[in-house]
Amino acid sequence: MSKQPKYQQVADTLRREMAKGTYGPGDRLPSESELSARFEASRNTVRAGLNQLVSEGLISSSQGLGYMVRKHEVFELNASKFENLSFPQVGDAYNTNVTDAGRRPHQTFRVELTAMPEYVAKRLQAEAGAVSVLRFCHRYVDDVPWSTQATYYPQWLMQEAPRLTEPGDVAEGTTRYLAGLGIEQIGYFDEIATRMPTPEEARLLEIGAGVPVLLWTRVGYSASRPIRCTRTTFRGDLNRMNYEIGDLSARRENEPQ
Amino acid sequence: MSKQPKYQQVADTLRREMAKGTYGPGDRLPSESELSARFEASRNTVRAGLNQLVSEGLISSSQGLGYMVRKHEVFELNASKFENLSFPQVGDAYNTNVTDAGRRPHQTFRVELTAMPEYVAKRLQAEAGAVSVLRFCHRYVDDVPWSTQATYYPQWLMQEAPRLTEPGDVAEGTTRYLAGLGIEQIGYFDEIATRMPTPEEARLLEIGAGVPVLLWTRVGYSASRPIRCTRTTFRGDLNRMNYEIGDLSARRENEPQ
DNA sequence: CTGCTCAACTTGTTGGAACAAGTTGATGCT
DNA sequence: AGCATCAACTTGTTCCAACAAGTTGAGCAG
Repeated sequence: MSKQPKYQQVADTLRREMAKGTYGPGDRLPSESELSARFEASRNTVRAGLNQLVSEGLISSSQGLGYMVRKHEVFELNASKFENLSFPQVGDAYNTNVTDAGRRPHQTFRVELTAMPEYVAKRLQAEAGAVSVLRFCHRYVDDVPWSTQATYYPQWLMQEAPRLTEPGDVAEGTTRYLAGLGIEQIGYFDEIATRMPTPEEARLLEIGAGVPVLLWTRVGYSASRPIRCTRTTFRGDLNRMNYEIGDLSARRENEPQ
Repeated sequence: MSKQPKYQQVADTLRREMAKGTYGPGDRLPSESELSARFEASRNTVRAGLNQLVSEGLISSSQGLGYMVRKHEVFELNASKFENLSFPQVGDAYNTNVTDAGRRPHQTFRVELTAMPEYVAKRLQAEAGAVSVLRFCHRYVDDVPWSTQATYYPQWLMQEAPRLTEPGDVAEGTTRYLAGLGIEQIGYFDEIATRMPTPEEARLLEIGAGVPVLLWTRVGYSASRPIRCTRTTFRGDLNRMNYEIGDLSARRENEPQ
């Protein structure tokens, strides 16, 4: 009859019910003891099933409150538009993006001088451990942690662009500030990866088990050399990245919304 | 002294040891009973700690064999080069990409007529449930499941490009075949997202708990309308996507390898 | 009515036990 | 040698029990 383990059946049944709408986003699931009675299984077995749904990112749990069906409204980031090469935007690209979507941005800043991690050094064509300017920020949308971003600038840039080391935001945006000094980024190389968060990342982004992070690494180049390396860590459940390639006039004509 | 739960300490300690190299990729961890003795904890507690590492994607387990430290050699896919707009490659883009990396590609094909899922219909500017040609393939690299890919073509294309409905591969590649018929894709819109796999995906890609999938949706456009919608599901631990934007001559001059 | 306490929920943590099932290597038979 | 068997490992599944800790609402004291 049923070759599958019982905790698996619990997970499958609940997953199906969530897909069908019996339990919608934000709803509370029955408690462990109720499920235990319903499935004629011990509390441990039910917990194993619920745990599986947690690692799939479908539900979350909190002590005293029970299990909730996760809701995920995704935020789309058009990476090929994010910093327009020909017409650098006024102000910070992130603020513009979020405000345009009708949501409230908020960010905290930190600047420090630090040795480059190996992967940054490789991308900035520098020695591993070379000194760099690190601008770190933690971003929120509607007070929900959204992403952390670390941008590394090579040491030679400190002389030409001293304001990079100033604490706090550069009002007109760092890209535009650098362009004003004749240091223009004319090309980007983007890498996108995904993995489960480290405990540190899980803490900063306030994500529980079962939600992967999206890693976006962008290296900006001038005509002769790399200018900066930005590593952004997104909550994978809340973000999606878009790229436009080639001629998309056919899309824009019929664009929804 | 130790406010953290014991299973957390087990996970943290083992994670630190893996980072330090005490246990390297491919190594076998001590058995549950050994760890139980070492940490003076019950088997249940040790299992809870190991489970956390599994959901982080750091280790995997198999019955009878024990726990192994996962190794991840990532495969990079340059999405802005993958199908060159100006010079369509001869043959299949995937085969070329994998062979160039010195690895052995293998794929299984399936073609069917089917109703479009909602998200495809929206992107192809068609009615939800409209008939479409679905070309589905399951791809392997060195016999390891790599990705599944589903490409939907709108119904109007069936008249102009009958070979799309033929079972089996189109030798010169579908993009090139369509271009030969005067149906040229001059623009792409890419969306990239991540989430935990559904049980179905976990089965097809042979990934256990703790490995997210990378979802790549590409819509190809002609001058007047969308031509196809391709949804690729990658194993997140083995794949990374790259995009090149703007002028990267400075990168190519100093490119490693 | 306000505010506090507390009982009654919830999940979190940890221990114990037993059997099922997959893997491997030693043992012994052909 | 080759092969089958089996004992001794491994993790997987399932139960039981107890207490810790977070949350909420009822009810009581002021």
